[in-house]
Parts: sequence; C-alpha cells; structure tokens
Amino acid sequence: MTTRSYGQYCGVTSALEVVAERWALLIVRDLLVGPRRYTDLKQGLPKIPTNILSTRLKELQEAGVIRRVPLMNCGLVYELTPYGRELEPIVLALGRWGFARMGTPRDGDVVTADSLTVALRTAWQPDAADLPPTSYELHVGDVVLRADAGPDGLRVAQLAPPAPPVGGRAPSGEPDLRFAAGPAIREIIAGTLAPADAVADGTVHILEGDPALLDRFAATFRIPVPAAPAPIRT
Amino acid sequence: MTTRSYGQYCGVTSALEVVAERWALLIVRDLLVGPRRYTDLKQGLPKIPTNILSTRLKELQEAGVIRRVPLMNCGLVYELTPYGRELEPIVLALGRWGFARMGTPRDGDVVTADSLTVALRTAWQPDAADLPPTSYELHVGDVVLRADAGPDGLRVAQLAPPAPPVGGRAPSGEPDLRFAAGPAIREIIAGTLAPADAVADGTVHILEGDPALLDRFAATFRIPVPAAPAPIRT
DNA sequence: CCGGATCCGAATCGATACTG
DNA sequence: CAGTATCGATTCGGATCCGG
Repeated sequence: MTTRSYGQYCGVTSALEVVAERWALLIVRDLLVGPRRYTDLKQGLPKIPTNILSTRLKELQEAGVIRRVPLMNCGLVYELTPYGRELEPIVLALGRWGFARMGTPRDGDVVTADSLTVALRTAWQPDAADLPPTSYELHVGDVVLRADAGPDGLRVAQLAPPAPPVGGRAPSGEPDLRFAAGPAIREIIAGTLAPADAVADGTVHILEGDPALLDRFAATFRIPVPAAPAPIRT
Repeated sequence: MTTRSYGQYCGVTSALEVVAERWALLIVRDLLVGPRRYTDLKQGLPKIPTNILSTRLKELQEAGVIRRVPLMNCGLVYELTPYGRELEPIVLALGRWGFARMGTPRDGDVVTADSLTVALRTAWQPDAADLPPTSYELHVGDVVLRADAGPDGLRVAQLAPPAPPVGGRAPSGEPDLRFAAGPAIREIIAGTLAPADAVADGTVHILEGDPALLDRFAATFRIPVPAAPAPIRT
C-alpha cells in the first residue's frame, strides 16, 4: 500500500497524497459550507460510489482534515477540523481557476446547493462592499439560495433543497431581488452576458424586485475570464 | 471515457478533472520553476511511469495548461501557458498546507532541485524584505541551490544538478552564507529548531560565512506550523 | 541520449446489491 | 441512516522496447 506515495519529501506531494485522491476535495468543498451527514454528502455528490465515499471519509479523518461528530438526537455529521478549514482558500482558488474552463453543461451535469454556494463565495468581490447591502434569492434548477451581501461580508443560506441549518440561522426578511437562471448564471458572473440582455432574452427570469439590481449582483459576484479562454472541457 | 467526469457543473470539479489526476500537479510544480524537457521531468519525478508522464503531458497540453516548444538546437521543452501559470498560487498554497504533515522522510524519499526550489518560494516571506539583501547557497543531499533574497523579491537558481539556465542567468558573486542541511531544513523553516541548535548538534553544517546569517535565513523562509500538528503521513 | 510507445499484472474505481 | 460486500471496468505501476 505504498502505492500512494510520490516518493518525494516535499510539501506539495504530502498535500496531494491526501487531497488529490478522486472525490476528496469535493467532499471538502461541501463540508466548507457546513457539517454534513453521510447521506447529505451522498446527495450532494450524486455520482460518488458509496464505497469510495466511505473510504475517503476514513482517509480524510485519519489525515486530520475532517472529524466525525455524533449528534445528540441520533445520527452523526462530518465536519472540517481547523486544519481542514485551511483548505478553503485553495478550494476557492481552484474554483476560480476552473471557472474559465467550465464551458456549457454536459449531459447529466447537475448544480448542487453546496457547489453553487461555494461558487458564490468564489465569485464574491469584497471590494464591492461599498455597494448598498443587498440580499438576493437565487434559483438555479431546483436549488434556491439566499445570499446577503453587505459591508461585513457575504452570507449564503440554502432555502432548497433544505439543509439542516447547523451553521447558523438563515437570514430573515424579504430579499431585495428574487430571480431564476439556468447555466447562464455563469455568463453573468463571467461578465460575458449583460444582465439586461439576459433578462431580455429570457435566460434570466426576474421573480420579484427591481431588475436593475441584477447589475449590482453582477458587480458583487464576478470571476473575470481571460480574453483567450482556456480550452473547454468536453 | 466519461469516467473522469464528476457530473457537476461547477468550477471546482472542472479544475479537479484536469489537475487532480495523479502526478498532474507535480508536473506543473516542476514547470513552475522553468521549462523542462521530457527527460528533466522524468528525473525530477523519479517514480513516475513513463506512460503516465506521456499521458499527463498530452492531457495538460490539450487542457491549455502546458505547451510544447521545439528547441532550435534539437530537442523540445514543455512550458506552462499563462493559464497554467495561474496555478502557481494554488501549488504554493498546497505546499504550505502539506508542509505541516510532512513528518520525517520515508524510505526512498528524495528531495529534488525543483521541489526544493518551489519549497523556498513557498516559505518566502515578502515582509522580511526589509532585512539586508542576502544570498544563500543551500546544499540538501546532492541538490545545490542559490537563493538571493532582496527587497525586489526572491530569486532561486539551481547550481546542481545543473539545469539548463533557460529562465535567466544565475546570480553571480559569492553568496553571503553557504550551508548544508538534511531534512532538518524543514525544522528550521518550521521554526521548531533554532538555527544555533542546528549548528551545534551538526544537523546543519556551515560551509562558509557567518553562522548568524542562518537566523536571517530562518526569518526569511518560514512556514509556521500549528501547535497541534496534523497527523503525519505514514 | 531523447522522446516516447507497448505490454501486462496490480491496485483502484464505479456500479449495484445488500445489511445492522 | 450509515455504511459493507462484491465484481467487472479502468487506471496505474514497472518493465521493456523502439525510432531518431
């Protein structure tokens, strides 16, 4: 079982031996949003085989990245350790880097609540904090997110599918803007599709609120993609 | 061959499909130091099977991460594209994260010139730039590096094993400090071994220069590890 | 030597079924 | 809910071989 070793005494290899295993960083990605139970992870990673999920959870645990926490009312959740949480900037940076090569969804591709949540965190522009505090309700597929952007940061809550609100209570009150989008949400964030155009051609549907707020959304959540885009994944 | 897909429309998955394949990020790590030929990569990654190296080079190339550049005087090198070079902060962050779990070298672990070069870049503290500009010659195993730390940044050159000085000429002049170390170099950088102690017990050997400069080295290159270290890789 | 391609056994992964 | 067990499909590792 020495087959995982890259045979080098080096920080990069030590990191990769843990987190470059297939599915490992996606488990971390979902746990960055909050503690999750086994079943939550399975649903958030629809294509992971259950034996691999088990194996990874065990490996990440003994690597000190995650921790098993029994719940008072039966059941248990997995959560990141402080050391595991240090992976957050890395996962976000990978999300930014990969954003440029996303292309259009392939057959069977899904958007999960957790992936969209970290995507928003990835795209979040702290320097847009001097815009008026705004709360958005965002529908993509059957995922509904509530994002509150203010001067003291970004807070994202999952309204549907409903996850246990372990981390803290959901923001209350009416959102300033409620809208629904498909994969075109990526074009908005990339800046290659003007909000006005998106509303005009129906790829984004305003459910409630001032459509002009979509411009503020586009300024708050942005990942610039290079002019000459990287080859798209097929 | 749809077996690589994680089935999600998400930046993180798009990135991982390219970069989380076994050996892929290590190829990127070595190319971060400079263009390399096939044989250089094979020597810098002693345990990579050649078919895997070929496959990864092809994949990274068609993913727009690396590029094949024919050399005028016969031969060819691989180099990062601008898009590939954007992985640098990610690789360095992974190196920092993995540093905490390196432990002691396992049997057969080697330290390569490229891995040590990016390790120095990983540990480099820009805020130590107000220290006097200093150049070090560092011996670890049969790797000899020349590191010049000054107010305008860090420059590392490989003196042995000699790599083609493609990126720019090596710094000239005598280094301020020449010293040799084993794996204990990690303890110096981690701050868990005082330079004076290292010299006293012989784990670091001063070849030339003022031993007190080792303290400056330790201040310039540092990766703090948490008090409660993460479980070590076995 | 450089830059791979080919072949084969070993280990891992994916899909599904099943269990306390 | 939280995983094992099983088994075929891929991938990886190790070695050898080949054309310039």
